Amino acid sequence: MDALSPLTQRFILHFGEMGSRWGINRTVGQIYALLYVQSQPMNADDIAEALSFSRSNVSMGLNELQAWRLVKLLHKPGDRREYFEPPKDIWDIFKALLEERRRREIEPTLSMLRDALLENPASEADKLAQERMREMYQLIELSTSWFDDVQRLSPETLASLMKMGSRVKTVLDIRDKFRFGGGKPDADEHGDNAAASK
Amino acid sequence: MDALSPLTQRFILHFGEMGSRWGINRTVGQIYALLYVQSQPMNADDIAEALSFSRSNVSMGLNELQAWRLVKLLHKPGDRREYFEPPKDIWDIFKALLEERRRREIEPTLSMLRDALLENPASEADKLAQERMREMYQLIELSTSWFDDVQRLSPETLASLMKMGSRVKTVLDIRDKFRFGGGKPDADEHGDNAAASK
DNA sequence: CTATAATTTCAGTAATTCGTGAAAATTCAG
DNA sequence: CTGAATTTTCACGAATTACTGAAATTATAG
Repeated sequence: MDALSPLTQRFILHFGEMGSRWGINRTVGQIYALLYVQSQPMNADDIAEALSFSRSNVSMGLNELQAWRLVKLLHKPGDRREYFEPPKDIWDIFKALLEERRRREIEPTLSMLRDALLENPASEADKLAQERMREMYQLIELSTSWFDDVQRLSPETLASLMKMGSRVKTVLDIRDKFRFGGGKPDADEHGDNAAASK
Repeated sequence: MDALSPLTQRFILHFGEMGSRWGINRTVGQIYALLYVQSQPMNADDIAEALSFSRSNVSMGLNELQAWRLVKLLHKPGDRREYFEPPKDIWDIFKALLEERRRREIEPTLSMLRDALLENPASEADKLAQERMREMYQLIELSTSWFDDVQRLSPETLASLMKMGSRVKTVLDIRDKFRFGGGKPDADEHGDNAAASK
């Protein structure tokens, strides 16, 4: 296999570092960066050689990437080895990441909060604590429903959007008719600098 | 200091675990969960006792939380010790988190990608690699500008939104240039200035 | 300025996470 | 079936990260 160009190397090293800031470890980050940038399926031996990792380390890394649904497994005719590639469309990668983080981090937290909120507060302090937990629960629910909406956009929409360099604007569509009857709260409330936090 | 109720304990333990999935370590996660749920400022000794951490560990944890801008430092009259509290509004916590992750993770990545994209591709493979990097760059730019918009919403808007349990809808607002109208042949827009949206 | 309360630093150690090679398991061509 | 190719598992040492107590530093009351 060809040696990696300096350009590619820097990219890979960067994602190694970054990966370790996230839950993903350095090795896995580098493997994925390599797959991403090569834009052609690779097998485990290629990867091990390109990155100077042990074969078994690569195997474990690839399994983790599969658990994250970040790589697809495929075969070449007449070759018994397994080849891996990331989704072609980076938007799909992004979605897979969100989805998986949600499953692993958000859902357990929501479930814990739900349980806690069902409980009978044993004291005044518990009552307050539950109040705080409720706020958190609501915020998380809100933002995940946001992500759901984003996820539903078609890749093409997103792709053309990106190509055009369009600006994206988020708008609050408040279902309530009587509360703000006087006009739409169009999202342009810049710099109102509300130091009045509650 | 009062012993922690089981309710609070479970909350704290959960965020300890979760914290360690993120960059934040278990200790810091627990400290923050405690501060969040107590809804009253605490000093380092209180925290150390409540969580059975060493005083120095708490000190380091609080410093990290300050670096993340997740706690505010305050003093009580006639008391020399430092007290800490999280922002009252959980939306402010959320924003601080996004902002800081952006500063620590997104910005360095964008900067690395910008550098890589400026380079002269030394080979066909490098050309392809740059193409992939460009896609990534554009997706990151797109999503961060999204977050910028969200961040600009006033806390009240958000608060009422959450209270009402409203649906949030994202809308793509395509810049008013006609696709074929401009003088440019509709090429790369994200050159470099776009990142200046600090 | 001094005494002391409060906080931070840091070296050492404990705990955790990572990466490897050897061995086991699996797959499949013949 | 057999045996070679390929992948996975896993125990262990290496590397990293977390936590502590003691000492150093900083801040302030008197």
